[in-house]
Amino acid sequence: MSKPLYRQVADTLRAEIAGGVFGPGDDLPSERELRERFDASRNTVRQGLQLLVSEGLLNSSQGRAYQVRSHEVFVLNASKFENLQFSQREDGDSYDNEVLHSGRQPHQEFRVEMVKVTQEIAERLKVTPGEQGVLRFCRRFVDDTPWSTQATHYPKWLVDAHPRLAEPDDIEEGSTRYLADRGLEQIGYHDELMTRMPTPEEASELQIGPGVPVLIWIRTGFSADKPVRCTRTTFRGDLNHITYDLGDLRAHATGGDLH
Amino acid sequence: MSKPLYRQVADTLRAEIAGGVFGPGDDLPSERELRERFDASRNTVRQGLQLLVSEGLLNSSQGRAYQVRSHEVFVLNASKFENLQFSQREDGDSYDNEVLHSGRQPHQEFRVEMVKVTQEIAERLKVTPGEQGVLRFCRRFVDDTPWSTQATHYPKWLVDAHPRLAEPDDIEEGSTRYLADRGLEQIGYHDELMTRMPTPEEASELQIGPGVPVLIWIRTGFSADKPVRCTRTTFRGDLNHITYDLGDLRAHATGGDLH
DNA sequence: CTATACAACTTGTCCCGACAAGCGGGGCAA
DNA sequence: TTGCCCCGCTTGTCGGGACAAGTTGTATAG
Repeated sequence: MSKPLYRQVADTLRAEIAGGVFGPGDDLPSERELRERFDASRNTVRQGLQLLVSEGLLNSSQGRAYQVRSHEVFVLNASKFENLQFSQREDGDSYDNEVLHSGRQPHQEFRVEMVKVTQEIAERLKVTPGEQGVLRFCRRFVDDTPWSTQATHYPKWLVDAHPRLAEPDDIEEGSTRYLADRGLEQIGYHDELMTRMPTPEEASELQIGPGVPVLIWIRTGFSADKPVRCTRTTFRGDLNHITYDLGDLRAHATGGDLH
Repeated sequence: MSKPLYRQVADTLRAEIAGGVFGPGDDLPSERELRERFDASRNTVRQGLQLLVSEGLLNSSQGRAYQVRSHEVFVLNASKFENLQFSQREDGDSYDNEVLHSGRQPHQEFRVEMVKVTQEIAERLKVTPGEQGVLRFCRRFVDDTPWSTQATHYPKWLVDAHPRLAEPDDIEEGSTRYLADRGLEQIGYHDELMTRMPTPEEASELQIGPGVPVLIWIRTGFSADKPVRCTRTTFRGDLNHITYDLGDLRAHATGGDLH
């Protein structure tokens, strides 16, 4: 009734990581050394290490020792929705600003396409699946490591009325303000949050290995009478938290990011 | 420059699952059959299957064939915070009601303890770490499968004033209302959302295997001048989504769960 | 001093074998 | 009919070996 050997290896190393024997960024002993220490075959040691990798505790890559992962988390406050297009250059506490404040270097890839909207998007925008729509896509980096991807879809009727949405340039004042200035204010949002392991495509886009889930945030923006956009953001789950402030919190300084 | 064999196995099977060759709940061919099909050793086939397990696509257990996982998702609307203690028997669209509406059978384990509050909780309740506090713990099931665990912490000063919080009984009217009736209305919430792979403890509490992340929801409730409780809910990420409605959505029927 | 090449490490991939442990069906016995 | 055991299937665990491929430091050649 004793635990499997590979599990003992994993449990021991996990405890040592938690106990600080190996800190974030440290190298673990090599497979050969662990093999001698636990008197196990290489396969068994690897099985134990693989378990820790899939728990998100370790990184591994060919030629280099196993490394203890270090988490550095950015917090996105989703209820400050005035400056939702958080990549823009406006002031206020946007996402970029938080990044810059920590001394890191953010940048982004940007792309605009005409696409047929998927089922997922169509039912949120209340249009028929397969209809044309505009996709404004953005992949964000911090110090050259991918952080999140964001895909905003606009329905065809909206793009026809406001064609600048389909142009491949970044919109200076932010697309939310662009629309608001033209009489299409978003008065409410419906947010959905979910998590799962990344698909292989997501894993390569965000450069995440096994053991790191993605956090998906789908925001549908509504005007007075209908949905006007749907933004789907895919975060690396190990690098991002999301917060909401509800009700009356004026009296409290909720600031001070944890961790 | 060809892909590793185990990866070809995984990619092929993943595509077949996505294409509907194997539907949710279906058994995959056995390792022996896959070994013949791909002309690979058992270890290689297992490595490919293991990858799909860690992506959350497959279940495996000793003695039974690999099974395609089926997702059935419950949605929790976190901005309807009047009936936050969503396990209570009140009417309105509580969590239980959604479960019951789908014809499933929910139940829960309940427990009350005096504990020393952890660092994590203490900084949210603005008390000193290690101070005594009351923990009201709840683990929820649907049809006997664990769904989530919830730990609500109350600071000592609050429990001293309202001792029923420390009693091991379920509070009939819900603890939120109990406090509100006694003049301690919660006027705002600060929510934090994050995801990661489960610790071994969480994995066993929620009966989740590799490839399923947890979704963690930490809600700090505020009275007019200070935090009064901190609730940390750990969801199985494959079974739960969280939604928020922000702004003015009266005109829109956001109902109709997706999926 | 610099650049290249090599050597000695690391992990990745793949094969083989063996036995343990769990599940389910068929057949036998009560 | 009902209950039990056994057999044949499944996956889980553990060992061995071999070579490929990536990384890093050192020694050498220019």
